[in-house]
Amino acid sequence: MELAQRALAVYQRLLIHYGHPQWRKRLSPLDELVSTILSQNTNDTLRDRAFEALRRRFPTWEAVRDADTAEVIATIQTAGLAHRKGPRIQAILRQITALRGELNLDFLRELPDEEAYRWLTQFKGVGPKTAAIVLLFSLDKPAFPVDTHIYRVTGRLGLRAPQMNVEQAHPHLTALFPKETYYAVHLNLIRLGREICQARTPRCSICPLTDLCDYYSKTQQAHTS
DNA sequence: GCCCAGGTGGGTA
DNA sequence: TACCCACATGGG
Repeated sequence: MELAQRALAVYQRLLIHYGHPQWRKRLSPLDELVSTILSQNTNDTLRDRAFEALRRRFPTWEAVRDADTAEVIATIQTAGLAHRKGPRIQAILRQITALRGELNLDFLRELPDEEAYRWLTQFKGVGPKTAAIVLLFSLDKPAFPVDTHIYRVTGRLGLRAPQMNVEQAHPHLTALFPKETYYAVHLNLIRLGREICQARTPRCSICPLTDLCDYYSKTQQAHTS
């Protein structure tokens, strides 16, 4: 099967199995950026806990920017990696202020997609995944965030070459899926990765996509024996 | 107590 | 430039 056809088949089969994902609660681009940085290398529960703690402790992003760094770190501690995330968030808030004169990222909506992506990834702590999340979920821009679930699952489904690394997978998958499918594919692939296609405990017996899965076909003997 | 989740950037070959 | 690893927490 041609790659683009395969991608479309995955999209459609996920829709049949999971349906159209609910739209996530919309955040402002700046809220989404901070929230996504907090989410790096942790789960949604811990991210939300840290984000709410930050909002409770500081009335505005200006207050976070100007706060004592130790206090910011202590506030977001539950998210993990707080000694990195805290200073990086503050540095980003300071840089945005310096570049824009205010703490507001709504202007990114008016930039060409590529330019908005480059603008976000100029900051230390904002990689391809974080930038793509802000673009897709807050700015309605066509970006395809590749997290470890998506990286793993797309490998197994033969949607990318096995040796392709995450940096390469990002533009590859972005080009592979039609823009209008990004939102649903992203959320449904993550759901598949979380619920079924785990790295160490693949539950292939209940996976709805085993007929498209390279991993399954390679290990079928092990699965059926 | 141990295993696991899960992005980014800096260091090293 | 391509890999390897530090970074830290909390839930099961």
